[in-house]
Amino acid sequence: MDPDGAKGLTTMNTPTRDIGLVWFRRDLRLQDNPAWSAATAQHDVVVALYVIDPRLFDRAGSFRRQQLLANLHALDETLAGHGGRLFVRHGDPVDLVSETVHRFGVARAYWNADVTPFAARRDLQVEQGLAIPVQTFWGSLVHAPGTVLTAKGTLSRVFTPFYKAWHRRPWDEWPVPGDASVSAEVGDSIPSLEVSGSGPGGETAALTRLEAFLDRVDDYETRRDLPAEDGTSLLSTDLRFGTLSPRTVSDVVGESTAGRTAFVRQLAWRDWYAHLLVELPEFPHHAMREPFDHLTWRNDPDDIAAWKSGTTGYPIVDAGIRQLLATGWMHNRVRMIVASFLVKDLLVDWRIGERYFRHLLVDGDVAQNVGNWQWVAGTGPDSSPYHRVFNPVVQSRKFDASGAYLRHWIPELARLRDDEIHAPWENAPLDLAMAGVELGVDYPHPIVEHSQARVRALDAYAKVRLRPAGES
DNA sequence: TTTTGAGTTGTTCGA
DNA sequence: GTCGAACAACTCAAA
Repeated sequence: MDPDGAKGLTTMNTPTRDIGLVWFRRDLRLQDNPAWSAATAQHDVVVALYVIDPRLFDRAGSFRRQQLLANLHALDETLAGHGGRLFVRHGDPVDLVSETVHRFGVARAYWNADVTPFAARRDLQVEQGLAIPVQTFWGSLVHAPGTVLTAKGTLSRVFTPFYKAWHRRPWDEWPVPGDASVSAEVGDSIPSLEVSGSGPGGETAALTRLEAFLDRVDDYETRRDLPAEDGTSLLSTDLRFGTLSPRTVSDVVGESTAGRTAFVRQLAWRDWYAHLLVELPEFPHHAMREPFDHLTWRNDPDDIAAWKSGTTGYPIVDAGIRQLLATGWMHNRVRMIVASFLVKDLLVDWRIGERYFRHLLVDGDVAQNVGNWQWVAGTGPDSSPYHRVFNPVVQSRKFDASGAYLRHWIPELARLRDDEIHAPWENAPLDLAMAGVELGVDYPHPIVEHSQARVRALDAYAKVRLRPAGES
């Protein structure tokens, strides 16, 4: 049944006209998917496997769980268009991939690699448990980790040199898909979707979203910072689940205008953070610049609770958290403001905020989330000046001048005027009363005073900077 | 080896 | 209201 595999003697170069297995993970599409292309080109029949791993599934927030299920249902439908089905299992991939290989008599397995230390460890265990060859690709990134290098052959710790090298480098060829038939056997069922919670799943819906972005991308540079508008790509979740290939996105968008170039540059950032995580498995746990691990965080439990619940008294911060809690997503500009507020104004360890975001975000992705949090905290790659502390009121006035975003997420402040709503405490009690707001009753007093908190943060950061080497 | 130049996303102050 | 400079020193890449 499985003569080659059983002996583990199949050589990589022998075409195997039999059964191949594609283990889907974060590449929930058939188009522009190198693992899928390779398998369909090299085998007569392909089994499409997805393993729902409770270690990951149960830890994800409800929006990400629902989006995953929507994507799985959609992938199953897409496969049905090829006369097949998605073969789903629940449990530990180390057991279930091997079990699936035996059940179907698979000759070779294919998957797209992932950058997290957890995934790398898991995949190694899975591969070691298989008696057949495995072929992996980097189908979730434009360039594979380790291929975008400085003149000295290292991964740049500064973005711009990375970007130049990333941009210069031609894409490695991905395999061309073949015409294998798809196994129609079903395994465990895919849990059904809850009524609310997720956008339409699957690659067809994702391509529709990409098309819609093309109508907005030329204004990307200016509108991307306005949280009340759809100025960003809104594609982060599709890139997270691989319902879109970053290469497809890059190709379709192109670089014919400034807005398009600015957006493709963001894809380079995405690759950069992923490459950094491969090289630095400690990235999620420690400051990339070591001295900042010795920062004296306050980590005040009341502050943390207020931040997590959107009750800090700073409308732009609370609006962002409420958007996150209500939708599983937060506008990028607001993510920076909200993160800066936690780390700088409240002096809370960036890892606490990072974990919270990662849990709740529908697009939650270890490499991207950690990279961006370390950037905001000033502990990460690239040396942005440490005294750069976002002023939540200035940011709010600048990027949500009309208060439209604030009113949507904080309706209790909706009747305040455009110029009043960004800092309720600055208004006379009479003006507040006329807008139906009593501070401390309808909406909280600010939990810190920003200008004082800013000085406090600068002091804490300065102490670390001046710390003599070796002192603990 | 040494030197040079640059570095996503900001704020505040004073002219 | 607008504008430029200061914030402070460091790390990294590349010449």
